[in-house]
Amino acid sequence: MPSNSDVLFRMLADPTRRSILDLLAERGPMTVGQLAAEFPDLVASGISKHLMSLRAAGLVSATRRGRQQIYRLEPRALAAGLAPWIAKYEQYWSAALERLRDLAEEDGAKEELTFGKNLRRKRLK
Amino acid sequence: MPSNSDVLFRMLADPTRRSILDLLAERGPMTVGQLAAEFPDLVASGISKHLMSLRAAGLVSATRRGRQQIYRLEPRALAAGLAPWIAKYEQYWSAALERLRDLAEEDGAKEELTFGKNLRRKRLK
DNA sequence: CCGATATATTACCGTCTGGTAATGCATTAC
DNA sequence: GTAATGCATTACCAGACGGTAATATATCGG
Repeated sequence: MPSNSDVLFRMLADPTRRSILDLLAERGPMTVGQLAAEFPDLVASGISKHLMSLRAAGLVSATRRGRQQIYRLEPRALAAGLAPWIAKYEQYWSAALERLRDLAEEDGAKEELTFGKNLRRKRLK
Repeated sequence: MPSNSDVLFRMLADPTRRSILDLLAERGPMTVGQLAAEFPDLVASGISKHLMSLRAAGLVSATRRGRQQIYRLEPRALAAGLAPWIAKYEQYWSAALERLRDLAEEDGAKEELTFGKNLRRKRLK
């Protein structure tokens, strides 16, 4: 019986699927065709399969419009699945997040760091 | 050419490897035998192989003492590898982390939440 | 030195996985 | 209606992966 975390991490294991999630996060909902266009090396049907498994994992959801299928990120699933794990390693993230904060402050941003609210990421490419 | 993130996420994809990291994080450095004892269903040599790949990925390091090999978590690698990715989804983590904060406050802990510093995890199993 | 212990290494195997190609099925355009 | 489009589904394949078993190597206890 694969646990909740298991499917989540297995989804994130594939770079193509991570890229798909990235695209949906950056650009908002996209059709299969739009997404497939971002992966010239892959066949469209492959992207469709990835989207199906992501949908099965609850990380994305889809709504039809005509013959297009519009996929969107399901952020709550991502956060809900990873947050406990992230919290477990809380003490170790702090160092890395401090460095992010420092980078932000070098840019003149003076906000107090509360992760998820004021954290700015700049010059991190 | 597998990117840095690729190896990291592939390491995290396997539940046994995640458990190993968890154990090292909770209990500190452990020998192969101690770790293997935590996985009754697996053969010790399998654990050794996992540790070798984790070591190759830089997530753990090892020092010999006699015939024992003591493995310890290499938290900087974990944090350095994941922090950029986590930051990318920053806005989505916030909601989940707020809920963690709420749980902590229900327990009477009044600390201000600054991720990585005061965040307490309780009753999260 | 000898046997036992601790880990690493190698060989090998079934299974899972990511990928393509081909086909099917709606839906839109003409 | 017919053709074309957009996506899903199926079948199939090569390679990677997790695991075991067997063997090797080094270290410790006596």
